[in-house]
Amino acid sequence: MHENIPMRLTTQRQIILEELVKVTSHPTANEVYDMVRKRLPRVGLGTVYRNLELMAETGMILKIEVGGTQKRFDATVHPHYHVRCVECGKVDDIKMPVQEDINEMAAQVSHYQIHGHHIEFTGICNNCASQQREENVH
Amino acid sequence: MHENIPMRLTTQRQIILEELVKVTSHPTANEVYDMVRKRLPRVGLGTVYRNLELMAETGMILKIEVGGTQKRFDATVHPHYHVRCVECGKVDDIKMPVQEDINEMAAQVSHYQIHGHHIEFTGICNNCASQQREENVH
DNA sequence: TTATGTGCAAAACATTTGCAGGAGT
DNA sequence: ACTCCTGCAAATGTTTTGCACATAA
Repeated sequence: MHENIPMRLTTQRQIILEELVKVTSHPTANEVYDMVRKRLPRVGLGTVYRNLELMAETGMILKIEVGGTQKRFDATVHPHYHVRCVECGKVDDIKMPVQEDINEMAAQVSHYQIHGHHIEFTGICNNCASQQREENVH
Repeated sequence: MHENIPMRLTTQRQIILEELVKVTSHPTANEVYDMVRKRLPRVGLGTVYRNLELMAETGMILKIEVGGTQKRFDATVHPHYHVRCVECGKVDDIKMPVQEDINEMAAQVSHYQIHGHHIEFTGICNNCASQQREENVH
């Protein structure tokens, strides 16, 4: 599908990947930019966007396109699912077995070549749940 | 949770809903705007955004937050899944049974109050698949 | 050396918002 | 009448892009 264009190992790319591996959150491009900037103050936001996109294409990292306004990135590349807090937007991993069989089901009922799937759960995280409890105690 | 603020039945809202019911595609806000504008040329884009958001909150329509850059809207409100073509961005329904049980599984392995889930399949649609076949015949 | 990558800034998109005037109940 | 809603335009937020210079291979 894609030609194998060699990807140069630049300082920027190394640091972007290193910073992404460090965290278990699922940072947005802008959050990655902030992390990288602490070590490489003159890095450009465009560079971060370009490289996150590139690394996602080659499969080095995962691009998570879920609800909310921004895309998020994840150094954990093996297939897994996510929960998003509808209050604060935080995204966490859901450690449950990947439903291997549903791709076939989808292929049978659609006219698509199915590549894969992603499940996004929505709910309220611990933090936001306890804040709401406080608010209810007027 | 939400107060029951009565929602006025304005011409704009009627037409937005009518246009959305007409189509089986999953139009973006801008596409809805174009549809509505043919009948109501002076409608504002902000009005369309505001009302789609509002109608999604009250459950009249469904807001689909999937991959791609824009949110999409759907007059079919009962729970169902979607496929998105990674080439052209088209979104279609997947008519397969909703996995009722996985919310509980997710609740058990996370610290979230799980509200629901959505499955997005990715793949290549009919159109894009045949175009690719043509391109390979140099 | 030379194609690829970077920083910077501007452009392109997508969405939200403030406000004065308009319309539904 | 009295809110709530709308059109308009400006503001905001996110992502992409053009270009001259820098750098990895």
